[in-house]
Amino acid sequence: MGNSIQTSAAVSSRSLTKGGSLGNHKAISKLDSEYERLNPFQRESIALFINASVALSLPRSIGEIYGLLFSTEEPLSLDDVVERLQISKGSASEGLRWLKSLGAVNLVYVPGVRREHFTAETSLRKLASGYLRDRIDPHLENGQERLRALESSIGGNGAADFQRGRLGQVRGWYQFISKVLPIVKTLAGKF
Amino acid sequence: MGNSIQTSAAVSSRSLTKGGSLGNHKAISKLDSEYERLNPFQRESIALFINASVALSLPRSIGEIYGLLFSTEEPLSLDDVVERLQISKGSASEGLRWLKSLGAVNLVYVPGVRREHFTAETSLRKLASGYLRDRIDPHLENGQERLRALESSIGGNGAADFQRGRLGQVRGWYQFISKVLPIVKTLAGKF
DNA sequence: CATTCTGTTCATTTTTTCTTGAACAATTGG
DNA sequence: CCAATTGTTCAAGAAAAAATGAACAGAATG
Repeated sequence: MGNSIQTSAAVSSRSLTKGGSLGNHKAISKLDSEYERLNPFQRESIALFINASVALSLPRSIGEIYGLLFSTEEPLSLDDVVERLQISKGSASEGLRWLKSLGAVNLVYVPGVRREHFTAETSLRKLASGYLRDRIDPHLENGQERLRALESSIGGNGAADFQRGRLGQVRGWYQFISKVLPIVKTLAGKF
Repeated sequence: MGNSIQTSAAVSSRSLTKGGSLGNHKAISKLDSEYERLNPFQRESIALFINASVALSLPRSIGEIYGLLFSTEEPLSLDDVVERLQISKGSASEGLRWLKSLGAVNLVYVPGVRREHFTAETSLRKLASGYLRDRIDPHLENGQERLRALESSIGGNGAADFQRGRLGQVRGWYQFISKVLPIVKTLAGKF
């Protein structure tokens, strides 16, 4: 293994054996050149969004890509991402696709340039609603089906009363969620 | 990144290497005996909580254990859990520990019995606040540190204005979270 | 104490998830 | 059309996460 996330200096884990001090620019080895490719703000941003990715149990590459775009003013192309983060084209493509589908990334036309370019979407409302739509709602729908299955599994035995009580509780939880999510979305619109 | 959810019948798919001693069954095939061990309500509950576990990116064994306790009226011991779910003692122990620390499980004294017994805690307030405390708050604290690091990484170059703007956005997001979480906790208390 | 009964720990194995990179498909421009 | 450029897909490999089970430690019992 040897990948670590914890220190704020560790940005791109891959083969950063040690000596990750910020601003050390004597830069001869390839490792150091990877380091030079990004400015301190970008490195910190990437670290921050990797942290967020972990918190949300997303692949770290998602956090890396979003963090890079977030901290970079100019629109970046897929190959820019590949170069600067030193990740594979496949990862970058998948990651960008995921971010696109969520709505966390904006396509930018750069006139006269064929290649697609991206910037980070920073509207909390869009980010939150995209996340909820893609990552939460499917599970909720699935849960509703299971809720029905649960209901019809209640037996005629002596435990039926207990089971009906439990069913009621689960129903309450779903109500709670369907009450809370809209509130979250609304509030997200105000930030 | 493909999400797939198991069918509601698939509760515990592990193959059974050793037969549990449990001599009170008519002992058909091992799979059938596993099936017999749980009533339909329990099986559906477990499926439902496995689904929830996946949604929250928790180990499925957590969902299995909680689902079993949730759907069973009597307090169960660790060995009961091991037997009924056909999981290892290690998993059951770790899973119960996790659920205990979250507050999702209650210790029940059964007088005259040495072994610990557990029931499911079903108060949404307790479940939600335990989850937030154990799984979310640590990341938030970590994020605050990173936020400070981000601030001090802003350079004196031409991008500083852009970077300050971004920093402000991230600050806003944290504000959002610190506003929303208490609301969620409060609402959870009403269900 | 020695013994039994419990629950925990952790090295190992198994399973799942993520990344890679090369082949492929699609699009543009010449 | 053809060649060059760009983006996607997916099998294979690498890494991370989870489950297993035997060894261990602690507590109650006799």
